[in-house]
Amino acid sequence: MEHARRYHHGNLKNALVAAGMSILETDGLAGLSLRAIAARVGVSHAAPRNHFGTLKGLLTAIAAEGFRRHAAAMRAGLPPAADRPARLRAAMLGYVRFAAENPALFALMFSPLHCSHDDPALTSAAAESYGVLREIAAGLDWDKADAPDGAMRTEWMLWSLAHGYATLSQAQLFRTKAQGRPILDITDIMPAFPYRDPAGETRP
Amino acid sequence: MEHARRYHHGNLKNALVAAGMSILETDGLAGLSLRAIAARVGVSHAAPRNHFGTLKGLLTAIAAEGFRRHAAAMRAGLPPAADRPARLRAAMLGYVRFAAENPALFALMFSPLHCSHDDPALTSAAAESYGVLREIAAGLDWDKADAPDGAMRTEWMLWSLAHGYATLSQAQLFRTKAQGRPILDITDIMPAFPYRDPAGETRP
DNA sequence: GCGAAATATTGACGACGTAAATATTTCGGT
DNA sequence: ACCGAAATATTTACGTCGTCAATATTTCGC
Repeated sequence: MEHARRYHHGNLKNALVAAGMSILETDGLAGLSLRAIAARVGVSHAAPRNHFGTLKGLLTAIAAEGFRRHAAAMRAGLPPAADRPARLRAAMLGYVRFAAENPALFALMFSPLHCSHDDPALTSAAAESYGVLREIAAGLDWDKADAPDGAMRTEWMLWSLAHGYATLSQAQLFRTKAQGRPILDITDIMPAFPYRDPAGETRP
Repeated sequence: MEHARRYHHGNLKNALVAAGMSILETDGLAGLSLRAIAARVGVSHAAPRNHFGTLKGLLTAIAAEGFRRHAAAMRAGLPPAADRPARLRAAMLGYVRFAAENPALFALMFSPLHCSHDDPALTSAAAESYGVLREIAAGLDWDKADAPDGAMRTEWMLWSLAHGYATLSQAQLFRTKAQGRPILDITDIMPAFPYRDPAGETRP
């Protein structure tokens, strides 16, 4: 099962996604061309067509893998379920850290120009990522928790806050860093959320 | 001063930006090629080079104009200065509405792939836009207002919330609309902010 | 008016995504 | 064990793209 110099690669689909990830890290989104990805795998520039159709199809697959890693990064390092405020902070930090450490991949994931946001594989991977915040936010008590669609409001508030911060802190449009580090942390702009336990009581 | 069929256009710089805006509305970001923009103005594909250098330079100029319109859209329709909570809601709604009504332009403005985020003209236009929220958020009282960098925390919180919501509600990654309209409004995920007047007292 | 500077055109180049035609390998059925 | 169909990969070609150098035209200071 030598993987060198065979006419049929054997695992080209996964290899192309992996090569794309590698190029994203070194050359950024701009370097992610069909021909460059194929070349890195050592295959002709038309080979990806059989597995992904067009470039957009390949980029969509890369983005889907990105969402899986995003969800995994948020789950990694979560404190025990007992300390729910700490879990929320950790998840939000995980969201932002992933974006900071994988800027090109993060940009790809949310770029409808590069990947198809109606692809089932992509949306389900994204839902996995969204689900992490959703679980952790359950029972969060704040201004709008008792309003209609309270849970959805809470999820959207956190999701928007994390995503907006992650995006804007990458843009160099505003003075966002000092001494190479962000001036503010995501936890610096998170309101203090009390949690409501299943019985309905509120505790600080 | 006929503008037809002259070798020298006379106002090419502005005309190219305007043509780019027009193409953005009809064909989206993908249609924004140097040749397409030049063709719409009726000029050769190499003409923009004298005014903008590269395509990225032209896109940067378009993005800068986008930020100016963004700031203007936020200021338009602001209620009188007396009602500060209403002003905040209106500004946030303006932010989101602009993104919803100009999705391609909004994407361009925040895409470091397409425009140069370190261009002085672009950053100053962006600062104008950021300044609107900054002014309106002044004196806002919330969890972190008394912490170090309290004002900056407040601005970043609002900015992140608006930007995250605007971006995510455009992505079709999640079920974000019903009957063609967003399920939630930006005001549905804004915490209730009391304001603190200059004297330091807090009022609801 | 005249020459320099600004502005616009033409043509060429390499890189790109896509497609059609072709070549090679794999695999199920016998 | 073999044979044809299906899967997989290559080659070649085409049109579009951004950039650049060479050239043409216009504007403007003097």
